[in-house]
Amino acid sequence: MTGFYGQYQTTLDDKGRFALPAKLRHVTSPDGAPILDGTIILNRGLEGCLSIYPENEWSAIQNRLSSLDFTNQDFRYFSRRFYSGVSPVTPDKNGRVLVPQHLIAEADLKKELLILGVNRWIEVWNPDRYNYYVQQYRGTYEEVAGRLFTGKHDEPAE
Amino acid sequence: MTGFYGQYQTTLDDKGRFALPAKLRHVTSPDGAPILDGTIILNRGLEGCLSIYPENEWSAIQNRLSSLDFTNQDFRYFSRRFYSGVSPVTPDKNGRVLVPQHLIAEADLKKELLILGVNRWIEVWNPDRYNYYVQQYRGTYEEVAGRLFTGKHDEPAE
DNA sequence: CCACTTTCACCCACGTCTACCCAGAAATCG
DNA sequence: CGATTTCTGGGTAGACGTGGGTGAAAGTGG
Repeated sequence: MTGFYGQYQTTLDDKGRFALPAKLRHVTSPDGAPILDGTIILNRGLEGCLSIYPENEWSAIQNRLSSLDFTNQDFRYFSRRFYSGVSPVTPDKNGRVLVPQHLIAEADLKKELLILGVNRWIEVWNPDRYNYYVQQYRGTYEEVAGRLFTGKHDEPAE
Repeated sequence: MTGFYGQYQTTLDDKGRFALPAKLRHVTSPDGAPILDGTIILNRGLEGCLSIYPENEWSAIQNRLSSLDFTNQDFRYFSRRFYSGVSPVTPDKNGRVLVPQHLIAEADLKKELLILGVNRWIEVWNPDRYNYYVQQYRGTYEEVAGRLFTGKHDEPAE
């Protein structure tokens, strides 16, 4: 069983670092090697969070993007926003990573952080922002599950 | 005959642990091996309970999810809520599992717990919440049975 | 091109928490 | 009624999270 799971709270210190929860650091790929060893990719995420990908997942996303067409203006917009947020980081001896100041600002991170394991990647949230996201989302957890699994998914909200 | 059945009450101790009832621990797959041996998957369930899957059942769910795509906003919402609730646990020597604090809070678990065997999985409820769920559900047990087996099921409540 | 300032990577140290283990109490079964 | 299993409480060693200090490197201004 592999992938990132669970929900953790931790703190951002004065230097802009936070500790990746040990449970996430110890997640291994099927062959038993720790996934988060070495360099990982920190990036601006969707809905106002930060996302963290292991390096191989990052390559997969990059491949997907590179197949798109630069004459498309949505592609250019997305690329600008996407790549400019990228920050490769290596955890220190205590498993902490340093978050660039502009990402702290964009994700509105304060001292208290909420870390989510979301299978292939990890997300970092301002807890208030996450609660608001959950609370205002169209439909409850049960309803969304229903939409997803009955195939009636992803109509625009309005 | 295999699968999880029955209803049990147990207690959550000060450390956030509870004992899986022995009757459930001893349920075996058709080949005679105990299903709950080793790692089991504790997760946020629907309608405000916690759910417990054996590992193979969990893989089946994950496979179903993996066909979906992160560009779908319902998928992102569901993934966040779903995976963040997951906690793989291994029962200790005495058959107890530790419940993460945020799941205790979300399921509103107090000292008294209600454990339900629901065939492929197990559920953990705050007894009051379960009683309320049963009592407020649209239609009685008999009516729901009728709807289900005549095919007129899952219309919205109103 | 040099000197000063700031930033960051690396390391150490300490308080807290938790995974693991042991043991006694209660319940169940023959 | 005795033996065995199940349940519950608690102690302890080691892991984990957090704060901070220091030297090297990068950035800035003269």
